[in-house]
Amino acid sequence: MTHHSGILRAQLARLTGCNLETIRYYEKVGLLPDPPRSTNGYRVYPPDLVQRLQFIMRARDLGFAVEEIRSLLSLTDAGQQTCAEVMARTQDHLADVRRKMADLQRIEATLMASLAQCSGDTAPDCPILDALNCA
Amino acid sequence: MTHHSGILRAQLARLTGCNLETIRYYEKVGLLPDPPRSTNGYRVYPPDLVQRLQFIMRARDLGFAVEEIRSLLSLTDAGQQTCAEVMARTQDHLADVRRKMADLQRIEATLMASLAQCSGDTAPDCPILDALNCA
DNA sequence: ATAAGGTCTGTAGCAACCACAGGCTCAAGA
DNA sequence: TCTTGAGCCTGTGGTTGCTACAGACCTTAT
Repeated sequence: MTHHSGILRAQLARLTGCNLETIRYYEKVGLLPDPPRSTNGYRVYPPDLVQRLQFIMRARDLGFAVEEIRSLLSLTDAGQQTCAEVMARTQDHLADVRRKMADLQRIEATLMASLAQCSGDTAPDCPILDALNCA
Repeated sequence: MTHHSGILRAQLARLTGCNLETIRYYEKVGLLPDPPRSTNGYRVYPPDLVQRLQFIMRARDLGFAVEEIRSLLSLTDAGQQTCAEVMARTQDHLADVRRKMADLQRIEATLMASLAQCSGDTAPDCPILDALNCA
């Protein structure tokens, strides 16, 4: 059966690298549309869903929440989005990423300073332990 | 009642900014010790738990899993490790911090590149969305 | 004909919380 | 003294973003 040039779920998963069950999950939460079914009930996706799923996966990889992605997709789906709206969301997200990076840099400095003070011998007292409590 | 210089759960929450119920959760998963109780059953925390809880919160905010934080805290709690053991685990955590930073830097670069292309006006076409669609 | 593999559904699990319900305790005001 | 309101207790269920079954179909090949 050719499914009229559509692809099945496992094929969509293979083409995108997405987990099989995750596709069903994205359908359930409305990121992917309910696909047409073949006579046996199998999902038959139009091939351009590969693009949409890859968009979703990239956005997730960049740390966008599902709700944020739904918002982005609704803009494109409706064809109503403005560049300013998308920019604002991206800037919010960028600020969050930078705050996390600054925190990590502070922790990195603390861990490095602790290591520099550490004798590395078999003494039971270690300056790292004190530093961790005040990091 | 003075609780013998201890603080109650809501006070600990207020002093740290931690959610009230989250404190109970951290106790359940072993990040915070089972505190002594007053005669009425209320948790009475020694004031130095503020430091410990703040450490936990910072580590969580930086993306450390609860299990990793338990490992960090066990260094201080056990008092049994040698300086060399502490050093080794600290180096592991430092490597983990640097990996997380690298991830965030990659994300930051992608978000910045997207924003740089974005006009920010009311145009219906947005290069950020194009980038996500074609990255 | 039967075995192997694909697909379907619902459900249950995971981390790391957050938010109740229903009940007890306690301090202060009328 | 009674009452009211706040605070604390426990257990349980919801959330997000998946992932992994179980059990029942369907399809294909041998």
